[in-house]
Amino acid sequence: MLQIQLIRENPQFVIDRLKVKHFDAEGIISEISQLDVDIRQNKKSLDDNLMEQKKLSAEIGKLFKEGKAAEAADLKARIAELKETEKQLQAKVAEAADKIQERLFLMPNLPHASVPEGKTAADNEIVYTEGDASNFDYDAMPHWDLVKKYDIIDFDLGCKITGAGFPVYKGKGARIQRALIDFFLDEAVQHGFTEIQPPYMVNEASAYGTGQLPDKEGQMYHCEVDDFYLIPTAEVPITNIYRDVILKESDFPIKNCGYSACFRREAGSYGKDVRGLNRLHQFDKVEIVVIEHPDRSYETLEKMKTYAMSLLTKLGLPFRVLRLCGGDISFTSALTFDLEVYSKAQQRWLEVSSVSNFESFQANRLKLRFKDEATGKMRLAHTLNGSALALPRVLAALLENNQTDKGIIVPEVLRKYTGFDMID
RNA sequence: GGAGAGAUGGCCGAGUGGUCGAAGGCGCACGCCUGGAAAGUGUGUAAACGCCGAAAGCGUUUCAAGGGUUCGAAUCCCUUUCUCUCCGCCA
Repeated sequence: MLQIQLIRENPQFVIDRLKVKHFDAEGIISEISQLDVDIRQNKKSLDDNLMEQKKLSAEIGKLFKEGKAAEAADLKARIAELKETEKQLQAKVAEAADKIQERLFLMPNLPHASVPEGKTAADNEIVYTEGDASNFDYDAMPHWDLVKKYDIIDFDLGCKITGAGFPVYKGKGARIQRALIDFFLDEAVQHGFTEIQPPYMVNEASAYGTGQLPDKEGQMYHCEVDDFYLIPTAEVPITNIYRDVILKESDFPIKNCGYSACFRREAGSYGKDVRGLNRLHQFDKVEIVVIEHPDRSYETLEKMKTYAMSLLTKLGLPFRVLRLCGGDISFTSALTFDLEVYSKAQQRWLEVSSVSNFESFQANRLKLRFKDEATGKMRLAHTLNGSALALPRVLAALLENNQTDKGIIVPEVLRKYTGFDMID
């Protein structure tokens, strides 16, 4: 959520920046400005009204003590009048505040200056490419066939037990999955991240805190009896650790990581993109979440991106890094880098990580602040997060790219976790 | 799920209708004391919003949340949430 002060002080800047995200803010901002003026006027009147009431009350108190109860009657009558006006003012203020809130929720985060212009994924800027992204010169098998051949992931069985998008990992499939989780977590811990095991369900307040609610309600599984939501990413519980928290400057940076299963309804998605492991309702991911001082958040974003890249390098997978354009970047993000691995059998790039700086957008909703030592004032912290990494597509690329006549070669770095070097 | 107790500032803890934003303590910050430290001592110690160019200052709100009684509520009533204890169930 954007800060109202920013809109109040520099509306044109907000309008201009949001054009990059193809969001026309002009109308909404003029509404907010008008409501903002209203609310302040009414607030002032309300405050004055309340002050008057308090004064009169104090006088009544005095009179009662002096035993002059009769004289208090006049004052009571005046208070009754004030209360009438108060009611009206309260209603006006509350209504304006609600409307402002509604509108602020509709406004996306401002994109960083480096976000390229563009409308679709095709306009994303490729900032880095690594590894051999050429295709096999023979008929390579896509992973959905490979997993059947080696009997390591069973999609049909998942359908039987639950439904589409809930695969069952078996034998070496389950083991390599666990190996990837361990590898990602160990690497993160070595890089100074604190490992967190978060709850997989969150309450409504947490879902609001990180912005899943109110706008993305349909994307989460909702447990209605208890009003809990299954997390779509570990970002939600891990970031919400810091909801309503006031930090000291010396606390920065706060670096957490965590593995979780992730649950996404992905309502309305269909077609070839979702085949096999490409898109699931339940999948595994290791997430990194950083809370940082506003002055250093972009340095930190760079480090997080580099860190995520190092994982793909170690796994020996060809990949590229994209700087997302204004049209493709998420609602909440100011700057996002996507990491995509190349899947040689599918002959396409698959997104395995998204590393973003949300600046103060999430922190504003979370009320995550710190005391600025120089000024003594409260400021919003910056939040960042990234996948490091999401497993299914990494596994898909790994299976496809490492296939040989004799089996699938397990990357060197995973062997100490799997205990085998070949899936055959 | 049943029965009971409770929720106060960074923490502990007092406060059952009238200058209570809230005693006292701890912690923290700054000063004095000291060669330095400890001890001692003094002062200060929340946030949101608004008025003001800024600061100072002032005003309003906030004692789990929401509603009610009252001229006036941390204090009384109702609802909700959460925590604790005992019982039941249970990996």
